[in-house]
Amino acid sequence: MTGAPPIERTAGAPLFANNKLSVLRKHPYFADLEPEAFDQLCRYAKHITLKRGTTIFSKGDPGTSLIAVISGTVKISISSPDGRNAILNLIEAGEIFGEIALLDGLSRTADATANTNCELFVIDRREFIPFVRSQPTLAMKFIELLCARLRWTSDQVEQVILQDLPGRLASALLRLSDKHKPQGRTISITQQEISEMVGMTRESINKQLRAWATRGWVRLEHGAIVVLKPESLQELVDAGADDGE
Amino acid sequence: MTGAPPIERTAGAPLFANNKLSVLRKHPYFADLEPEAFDQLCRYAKHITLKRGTTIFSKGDPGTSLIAVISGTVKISISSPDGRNAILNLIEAGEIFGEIALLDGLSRTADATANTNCELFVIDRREFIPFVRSQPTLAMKFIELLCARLRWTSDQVEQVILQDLPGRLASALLRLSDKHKPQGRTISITQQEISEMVGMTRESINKQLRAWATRGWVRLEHGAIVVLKPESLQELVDAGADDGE
DNA sequence: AGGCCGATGTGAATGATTTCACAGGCTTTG
DNA sequence: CAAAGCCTGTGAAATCATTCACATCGGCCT
Repeated sequence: MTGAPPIERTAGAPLFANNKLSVLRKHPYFADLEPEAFDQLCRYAKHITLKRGTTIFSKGDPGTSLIAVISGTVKISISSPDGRNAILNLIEAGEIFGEIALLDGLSRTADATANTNCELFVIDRREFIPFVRSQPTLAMKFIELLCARLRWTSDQVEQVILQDLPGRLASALLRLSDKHKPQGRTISITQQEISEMVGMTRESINKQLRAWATRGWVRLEHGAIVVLKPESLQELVDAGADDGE
Repeated sequence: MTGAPPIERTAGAPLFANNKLSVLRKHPYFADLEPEAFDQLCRYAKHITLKRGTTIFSKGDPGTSLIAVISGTVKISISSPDGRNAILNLIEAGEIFGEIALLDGLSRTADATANTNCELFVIDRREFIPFVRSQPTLAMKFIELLCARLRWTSDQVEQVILQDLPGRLASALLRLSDKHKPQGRTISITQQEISEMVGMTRESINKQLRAWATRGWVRLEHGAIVVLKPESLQELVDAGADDGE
């Protein structure tokens, strides 16, 4: 953890009773874990809150913790020496991140910053690993989590290498609207952020979005994008390079 | 498995005695596994040999097996509808692949084809998962493997999004020469293959390599590349966009 | 040896994205 | 409410990589 001032802290005793934890409990990764195991897990946790923009950790830091998001969203990104930077993932309430460094004990592979004000639970590595070893169910859960991450990341590689701008943008929108399904088809994200997820400039993204907006495929709002015709976007992705004209 | 004719097969009895397996035994993933666990693992395996070019599985296939390479190399790749294709990884003797679909039971995320004539061990999912559950050491091994894959893949995303052609090529060369360290600094790979790993055209790759060759940073051979000045390439990667002129 | 085929090497033209330079528009905050 | 700051929208010029069209080279097979 770098430059992450713990503002609030709940140590020790009645963690498992904390209703904040219900957000986690509901999440697929923890849902079918035995209650005792879950409680045990919470004993290793400390609770912190962060203001938007705070750095949680940086690429290369020794990674000794797993972090669960209780509220807010966390941005996982990387940046190059010449100022460009790329968003790898946005972690939302109920999800966890930082598991790679926790599990293999090596350094962090990316930067994490609070993208909004956040409440987090931080679980330390020290006693965690032996615990995972002793809980086959938990270990299998982590295996599933890692597999899911790998699928997400491979997908990203695939999109970035194989697709052109329209294709990449389309599949990014589809993936995001998929993730936010419960909120309808509105994706709360700035064009700047999307551009960094897709690896193209904001200007290019804007022009493409605008073109789709005139065609009625999407609606642009301030700080949000509404996907109106996912089918059309999907076609674009499937068809390969082709603007859909 | 699609279109993978099992030419040879060793079922049942004396697998653990098979000296073919020593290739696997030596590999980090299996090295410190208890001998009994390793033998057990081998009982689930069948042995096959394939000719160069054979498809092992395709993206989207139901994935029910983990595959270990005894000899030869396997290409993990994806392709887009319009004919472009990208190489995600080259799996060599002693390594394993296909673990994602094995572990989460979902479909394959990429295509696998025999890049040379190959001998493989195929381990089926059916009885494998309960086995992993019962072997915490093995589970932890898989967690480590998945973490390593995730680091590799994230790295790829990072390179592709943040670096320009020279930077991407340089880091690909460094990663490859790292992997092949024992063989010296010679990387056996065609320029076509590298271009597909990096996501740029063969021509562009060729021109860049040639430029570096005149500077003495690399030497080009037929079907191989020798890295002469890894430091210079590394600088290029660290410095961000800049041809190193 | 002759012939093929896959791997390399190159230049010129084309095309897609980025850069750069602004102009409004919303929102937040003192 | 006014200013500041992030978000959005847009055009023209510049840049980088692709495409296309060949020529060469090296091995391998017969």
